[in-house]
Amino acid sequence: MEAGLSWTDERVALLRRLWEDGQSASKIAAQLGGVTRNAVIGKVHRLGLGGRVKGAEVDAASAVKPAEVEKPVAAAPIPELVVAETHRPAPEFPTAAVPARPAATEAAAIPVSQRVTIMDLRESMCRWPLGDPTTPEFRFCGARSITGLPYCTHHAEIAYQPAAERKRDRRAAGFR
DNA sequence: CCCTGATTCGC
DNA sequence: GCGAATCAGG
Repeated sequence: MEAGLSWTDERVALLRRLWEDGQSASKIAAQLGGVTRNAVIGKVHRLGLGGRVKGAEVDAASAVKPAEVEKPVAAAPIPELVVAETHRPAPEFPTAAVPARPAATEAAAIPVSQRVTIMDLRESMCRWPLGDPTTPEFRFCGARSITGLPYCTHHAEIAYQPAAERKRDRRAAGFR
């Protein structure tokens, strides 16, 4: 059921943000999903955006040369927003059906109150996905992430379950 | 050949 | 309004 996708307020807002951030049309299209870069560019123009003068490369020769050249300003404030990553390192996708864990532990550790949409997600925030990505209700954890990692302490523990458990399993299995 | 945005035009 | 096809530059 992915029929209802179109230029909703949210999608337009995201489009604006990414475009003004200097993201290319193809990148934006990939993040939005369900649209091609042509669609993105078309929309950008219809929105009156597109006024993104770079080096005045295209038809500068045959057109009027701008006296002032504006720089994209944003060096790299937002390094490749998420989305793609939410599907990558994902150990297990915590949709509505969350792994059966002690409710007490979950409730105490998950900072549910600060969930954010992709719009407000920043580099320093936990990218742990909450809910179904195909719905408008989709959110990210949003808690302060561990420096260098995409998740907060709690979700990092769930995401990266290294040697500890293996070791335990090996023992339990009577391994050597 | 890969990418970029810009424009046109049938729907 | 939308976006595929096309154009044109890097």
